[in-house]
Amino acid sequence: MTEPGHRRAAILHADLDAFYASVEQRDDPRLRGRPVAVGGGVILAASYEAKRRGVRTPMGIREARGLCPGLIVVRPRFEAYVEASRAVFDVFRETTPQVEAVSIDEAFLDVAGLRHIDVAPVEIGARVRAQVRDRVGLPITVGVARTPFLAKVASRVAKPDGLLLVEPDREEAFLHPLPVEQLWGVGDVTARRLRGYGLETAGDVAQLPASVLRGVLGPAAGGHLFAVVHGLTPVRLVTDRPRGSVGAQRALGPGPHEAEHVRSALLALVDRVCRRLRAGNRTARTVVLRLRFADYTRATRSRSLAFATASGAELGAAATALLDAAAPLIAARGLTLVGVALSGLEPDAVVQPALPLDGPDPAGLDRATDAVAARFGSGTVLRASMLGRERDVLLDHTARPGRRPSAPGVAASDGRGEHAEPR
DNA sequence: TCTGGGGTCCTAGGACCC
DNA sequence: TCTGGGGTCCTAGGACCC
Repeated sequence: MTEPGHRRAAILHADLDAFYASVEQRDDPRLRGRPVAVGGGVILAASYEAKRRGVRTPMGIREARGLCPGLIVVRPRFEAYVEASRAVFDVFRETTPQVEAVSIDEAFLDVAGLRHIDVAPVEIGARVRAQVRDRVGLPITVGVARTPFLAKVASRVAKPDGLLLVEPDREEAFLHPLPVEQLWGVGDVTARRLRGYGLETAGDVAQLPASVLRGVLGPAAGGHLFAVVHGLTPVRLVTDRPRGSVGAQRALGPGPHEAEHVRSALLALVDRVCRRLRAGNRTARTVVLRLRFADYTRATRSRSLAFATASGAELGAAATALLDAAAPLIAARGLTLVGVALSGLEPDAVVQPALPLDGPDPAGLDRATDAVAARFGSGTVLRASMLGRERDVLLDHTARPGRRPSAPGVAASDGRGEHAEPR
């Protein structure tokens, strides 16, 4: 049973053009029509006037000026970009409830459900462009196709300020002439590898069996590229993907840097990330230390905690311990960037500290639960487990009188809960 | 190419478990 | 005695995206 919609081009990929630079040109008329770059140390975004002269991101500003004399470089104003993004996403969500955000300046829209209003998806794409231009004052390109991947490639080809429909029966004709690096997911390394085999275009790649591609690029990347060149990528959007990690990093400039300075920079980053964690009602279980060195090599060090937490003290201690352990590496290569990422994110209802009890008696359990309630609030649900002679035994779920989950179904423990450790 | 800051996903080896 | 097999977690690195 095939539904007509399955062969219909009803996915839009909407992508703001030169986003940061366009916001600057919108807000300062003197910048319009002129080559503009947004950046601090490096170029974060370049207007099309600048792109035409070869300015790219992330290029150093000196190099960019060399390519484009008269380049106007302005400092980023992130609040303005967040605000503009919010207004653009309002337009998206008024168009369809099926919106998958890709980044601050692009999203997929599934308009298949809007068939009954009898407007072609490409018309809806044109409306989105007009509304973003009229209401937010920014140029945006829209690709329309049967799958998100094809819509994404379509908008790439249509940029800037364009609209491109890829009809389902024209997919191969559209895709196969494209150079491999135009395909979303094919970066420098993969493109070079493919060209090493004489594969220049998507059509060249489509000549190969899946097994060969998997052998060359690995099972996942090879399988993905095979799907890509044969139009077999997923049709549906993923509209509610939870965040997998949060992080922050800071370039330190050329060194050497004092250990104490690096340490406090790291703790400041941890503090910032923990604040975001708590603002999102999340906790993290894995701390990743990111380092970059004077020779631009990189290293990561990570540690998983026994329990997820949003405590800056606990995560900061783990991060600095990783930093201490990496001291020889830092001494050898010279540190130029330090960062931290937190992963293993969980809803913060699943906060799981280990509290030792005085003994396996109810009074000890009461004291422990009171301590947890004092720290995490009276809405906390507790789970107690005890160490038996040979293994952990889950003894009891304890929901104390008057204590209710703040959000039923969310405030649940997952089995690694309170450990009541008898002496 | 003298390089920012925020992410995602995959790979691969070793530990550990049944 | 030429050593099964599958699953999950942890750690480190790498490719890629905007």
